[in-house]
Amino acid sequence: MPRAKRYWLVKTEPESFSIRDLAASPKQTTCWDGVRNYQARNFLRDDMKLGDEVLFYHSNANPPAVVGTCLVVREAYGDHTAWDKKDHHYDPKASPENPIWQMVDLRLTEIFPHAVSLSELRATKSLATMELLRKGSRLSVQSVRPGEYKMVLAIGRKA
DNA sequence: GCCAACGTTGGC
DNA sequence: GCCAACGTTGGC
Repeated sequence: MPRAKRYWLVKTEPESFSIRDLAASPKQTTCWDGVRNYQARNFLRDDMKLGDEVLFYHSNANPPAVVGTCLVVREAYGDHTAWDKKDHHYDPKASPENPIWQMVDLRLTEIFPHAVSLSELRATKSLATMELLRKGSRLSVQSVRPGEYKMVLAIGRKA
């Protein structure tokens, strides 16, 4: 019995990596590097599996919004940016033998015709319990309930 | 193990 | 740019 598909949300600042950048990447796929929070790392390492579906969220954007979806196409492996001294996310404690930080590969599924803004998410009753909407929520990798995922998808696909 | 200081996130 | 909310660090 295969494990049930899970749903996620990842945050990125479009100034550093936007969904357009993902669309322009080889095979529209990217390694999701730079996560430096243990709770988010644990999701990447332990729970994100091949075929899981992911909401793509632009933070620090105008407006902040879920702008599309992607798919987990490679499960967790060591985040090489952690032992790259020149990288902004360099961590002196990490090495290829002890990566500490993990990443997955994500492939673009769709860019929404209608970006679902944060205020729109807040205005949707059935999304009231989304982690993203919790006060002070800062996790850059979050779990999303199947019903929440489907609702965001439905709003984003409306022209 | 406590907790103050500090750094980061991210909406506004 | 402001600032609230968090996470991490390090002295004790």
